[in-house]
Amino acid sequence: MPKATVERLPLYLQCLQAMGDSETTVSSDVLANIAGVNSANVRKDLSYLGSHGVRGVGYDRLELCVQLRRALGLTDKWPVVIIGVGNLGSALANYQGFDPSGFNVIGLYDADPSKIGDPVDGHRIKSMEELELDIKEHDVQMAILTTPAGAAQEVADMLVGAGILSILNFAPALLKLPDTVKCRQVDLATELQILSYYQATRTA
Amino acid sequence: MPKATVERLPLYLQCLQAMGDSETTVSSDVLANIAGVNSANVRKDLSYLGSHGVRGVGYDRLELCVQLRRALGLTDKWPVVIIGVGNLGSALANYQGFDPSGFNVIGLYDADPSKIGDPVDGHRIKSMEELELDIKEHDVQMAILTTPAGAAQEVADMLVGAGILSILNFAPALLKLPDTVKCRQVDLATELQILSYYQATRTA
DNA sequence: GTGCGCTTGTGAAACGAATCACGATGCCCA
DNA sequence: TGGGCATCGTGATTCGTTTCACAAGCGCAC
Ligand SMILES: NC(=O)c1ccc[n+]([C@@H]2O[C@H](COP(=O)([O-])OP(=O)(O)OC[C@H]3O[C@@H](n4cnc5c(N)ncnc54)[C@H](O)[C@@H]3O)[C@@H](O)[C@H]2O)c1
Ligand SMILES: NC(=O)c1ccc[n+]([C@@H]2O[C@H](COP(=O)([O-])OP(=O)(O)OC[C@H]3O[C@@H](n4cnc5c(N)ncnc54)[C@H](O)[C@@H]3O)[C@@H](O)[C@H]2O)c1
Repeated sequence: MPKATVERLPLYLQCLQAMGDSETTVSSDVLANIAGVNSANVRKDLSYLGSHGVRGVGYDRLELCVQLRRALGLTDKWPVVIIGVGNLGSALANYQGFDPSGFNVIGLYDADPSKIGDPVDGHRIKSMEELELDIKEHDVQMAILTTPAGAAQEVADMLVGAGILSILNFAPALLKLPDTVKCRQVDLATELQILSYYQATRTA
Repeated sequence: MPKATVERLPLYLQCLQAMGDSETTVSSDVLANIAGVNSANVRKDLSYLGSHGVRGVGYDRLELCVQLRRALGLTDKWPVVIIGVGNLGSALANYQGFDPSGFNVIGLYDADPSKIGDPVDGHRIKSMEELELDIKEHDVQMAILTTPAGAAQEVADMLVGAGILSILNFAPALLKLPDTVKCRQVDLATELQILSYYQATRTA
């Protein structure tokens, strides 16, 4: 499946979930308008799911949700760990959107001894030693990294060693990882700077 | 300048800043390796800056930083506002990475009357009425949106009315905006779901 | 100075993705 | 039962981006 398609599937899922239960069926045209893409693009994307739209009618909304979830590997909840429980890490820990999206935060970890044991959203912050054990015990494959940039590589190496295969990295640091490990970077500064470019060229 | 290039410029800037002051010059090859892209791609990107690499030597690191900053419109600090000071909004407010990246948080705003006046990182949370005034007074063009998804559209409309032209939206909601307004979406669930796809197809 | 090695800048080619355009097909209603 | 309408699925096309490949240029060493 093309990379570009994969990156749109969550968008479609979000759109379908956001529209009321009133609609039992959606056309590619309607979905395209909501999602802000071209309708032929939607149809081509959905065709990769081996989906079964009905000509003249559209797609069955609920069935499509199921297919999207299956394609995205969201049939079971993925256990995830959060490393670095500072400002951002605690915000994520408190976030209520994980479960409905298909994820389950099983633990929060920090290197700062003074934080260990502190309660955050029903969890207690654990040590980095426990992290390694928990990953192996629960067969965790996904990690969210919210340590300072300086510690990110070191922590990432440890995560990879422990068996993590997917990392969502919020630290503004480029991780060197084996290519068996998939990483996505979320960078606030980058996003703002891109906006800044368009803002600046607009007035120029 | 191609969209794809614009989205890489902040990356180059980050790489150049991260490498020590020891290197006075960088070749496209070195930068490409650090940034994880093809070196021809780097050269083509930088050529849009009207840049002046020196054949046989490379690019002057500091000069290149200056050029990147200028291209991105980062010569002055942009004033930005944060709307919705909950878990995520407060984390962002406490973030120390804005200033070095070229941005200046001038105010935090929330609709919840019980929060107004609360101190967060040297600011006091202000009301939505003040938001509109502040935007006009300080000629603010960029806003960070961290309200619940349900309130996002309504708040966005208000921001647009007040003169905001760029929105960084953390709420999992697709905003309908006039095409004079640029928006970038940061969606945690989407990112995790993309990782989930690759995780799932790996084992399948 | 002359030559050699390194690195840029860029046309050309390859690739991937978005869009177009339309035949095929199922549904609904007369 | 058949005709019209809406919509899908998809080949063909266009577009944007990445990569290749190499001539041109600069600096340094001798
Ligand atoms: N706060 C934000 O809004 C924001 C926004 C964008 C990016 N970021 C990035 O996210 C990361 C976290 O930001 P923050 O504001 O939460 O910082 P923070 O300093 O509040 O939190 C970092 C946490 O990581 C822990 N830590 C440090 N070294 C560690 C290690 N080796 N192993 C495990 N834990 C370790 C610290 O004890 C601390 O609790 C930073 O890289 C920052 O640049 C933050
Ligand atoms: N917390 C996270 O880690 C996280 C991660 C990803 C996405 N998000 C998204 O970011 C947004 C904020 O998340 P959060 O966890 O901080 O939520 P939160 O409930 O803690 O904070 C939301 C804040 O917005 C304020 N608010 C509500 N309606 C408003 C309005 N009309 N105008 C102005 N302010 C208003 C609330 O008073 C509250 O302070 C949500 O959309 C959430 O889905 C959060």
